[in-house]
This record gives sequence, C-alpha cells and structure tokens, in this order.
Amino acid sequence: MAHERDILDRLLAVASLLTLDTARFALSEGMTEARVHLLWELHRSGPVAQRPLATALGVTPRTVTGLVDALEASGHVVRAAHPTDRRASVVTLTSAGEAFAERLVAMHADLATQLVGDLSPRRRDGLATGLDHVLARLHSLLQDQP
Amino acid sequence: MAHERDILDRLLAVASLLTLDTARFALSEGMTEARVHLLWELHRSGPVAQRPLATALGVTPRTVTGLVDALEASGHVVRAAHPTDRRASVVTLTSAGEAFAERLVAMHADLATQLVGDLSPRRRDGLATGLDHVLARLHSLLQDQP
DNA sequence: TATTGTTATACTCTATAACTATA
DNA sequence: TATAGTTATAGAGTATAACAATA
Repeated sequence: MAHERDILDRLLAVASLLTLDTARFALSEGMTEARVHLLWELHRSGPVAQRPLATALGVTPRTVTGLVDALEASGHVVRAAHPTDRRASVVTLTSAGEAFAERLVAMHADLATQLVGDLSPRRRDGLATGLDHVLARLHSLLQDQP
Repeated sequence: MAHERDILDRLLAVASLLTLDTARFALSEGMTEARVHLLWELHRSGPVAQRPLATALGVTPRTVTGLVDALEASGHVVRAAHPTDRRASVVTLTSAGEAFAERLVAMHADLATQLVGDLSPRRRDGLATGLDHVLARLHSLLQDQP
C-alpha cells in the first residue's frame, strides 16, 4: 500500500522531470522557459495587452517588458497599437511565433502519448481521478495563504 | 474517459502548483528555492564535498560555490577541511541548518497528508501506479537525449 | 596530467521604485 | 486620480573560461 509521503515523492519527481524536459525543449529551440511560457499563453489567449499577460503569467509588468523585448528581437512577437487605449500596446504572434507555438502543441501531444499512451483506460482514469483530487487540495491550500 | 492530453495537463498543473508552494515556503523562511534544494540534498547525503553536490543538484561547481557562500553567510552550513584531499572542502550542516532541514521534512510530511491523506487506499494505489508508469517513461525519455 | 574549487565575466529572470503618457 | 508601460537599479541563479593549488 502506497504511503502518503511516497506519493508526494513521486509527484515531486514528476514535477522535476517535466520541468527538465520543458527546459530542454526550450534550449533546443534557442529559447528559454519564461519566453516559451509567454508564447504558450499568447497562443492560448490571442493578441493581448501586456498587463493581462503579466497577470496570466504571475509576474510583474516589468518582467513582461523584458520578455516581450527579447521575443520581439527574435521575431516571434510584435507590439501593435492598442485600438482604443494609446497607453497600451497589444502583443501579437508573428508567423514565426505561430510556427513555434504549433511545434509546442505538437511536442505536447507527443509527450502525452509517450507518457500515458499505453496505459490501460482503467489505469488512466485512476490516475486522472487521483490527480484531480491532488489539484483540488493544492488549489485550496494555495488560496489560503496568497 | 480521460484523454492523454488531459492527463498531461493535470500533471503540468500539479508540477506548477507544487513549485509555487515550494517557492512560498522558501520565501517564508527567508530562503530561496536553490538554497533549500541544496540543504535538502545535504541533509539527505550527510557531509559532502562540493563537486558531488554539484552533480547531485545538476548544476556546475561554480553555482555550488555561490550557493554555499550564501548559506555559509546565513549560518546554515560550514566548509571544513577535507580529511585526505587538500583541494576539496567538505560542506556540513550547522545546527541552524539541521533545524531548517527538520522543518522542511515536517512541512513535507504535512503537505503529503493534506494532498492525499483522505484519499481511499484504493485510489491512492491507483495514483501511485499511474505515477510510477509516468516516471518510468520520463526517465527513459530523458535518458535518450542527455 | 587531471581534478577541486575559485575568480572573472556575462546573461536571464525577477522585483521595487520612480517616471511618462494617457485614461 | 488611476492605469499602462517604461527606465533605473538591484539581486539571485546560472553558465563558460581561465586559473591556482593539489592529486
């Protein structure tokens, strides 16, 4: 029977290895984790101003300035004028940025297959159920002390 | 039925929230994640030279120099002379460092209880089995392209 | 010759604070 | 007055490369 701490150890190990895999992918694309994270969020949301982007990423506006500077220099995003607010700028993926996001999605799907593709439907459901439980606990835990 | 990508999304969400929780604990102790990681490893291994510590943490010796400098300044570790190799120094936890490591272990046990404590033994086993499968895949995946 | 750890240097991410332009 | 984003500044973690002392 699996003890509580054994499960937490496994969760932490998975977290560590997934982070490592993400970092390697970023490096292989000449990118960094933070920039990949921004591109991922931008692909998810569509064109958006920097302030909501900062909120979504959980960083300060200053940090977004730096990340967008770098991604603009590498040709993955562009800043455009906001239609109604002249203080704000809207960040948009370029075609190179879109192409990267699509590689990211493909890599994601491929990783999912490699990790759980040959797990029986029953075990897959058992895993999903357990993870949902853990996620719910983590959410309430982190909400208590923000 | 849970789709492959749904499970990967959950795994990534758990990874992200566990990392956030770890970072908050570090901050509340006036510490950083990297230093906590070193103390954790040092507590696990016992007194050890810096080179093997760098290998265990997956960073360069230069990085360990910086982390040990900081932890020595804050009184959590000390460098001592290596018994046989005069080039090397052995890093050891001070009593403050040991006390911190014990708080870390207690926090870990508490977190395990909060996350999976009230999961039925059957579901707990299902979760553990699924995580073991994922871990095995991650290990072989990361070993293929080091 | 090879290894341990350091100094030197640089880059990325991150934050806070002050400031500009606009709402 | 409040907000969007920037400049200025600082600190942490990370890396590579050159070097000293020792194996």
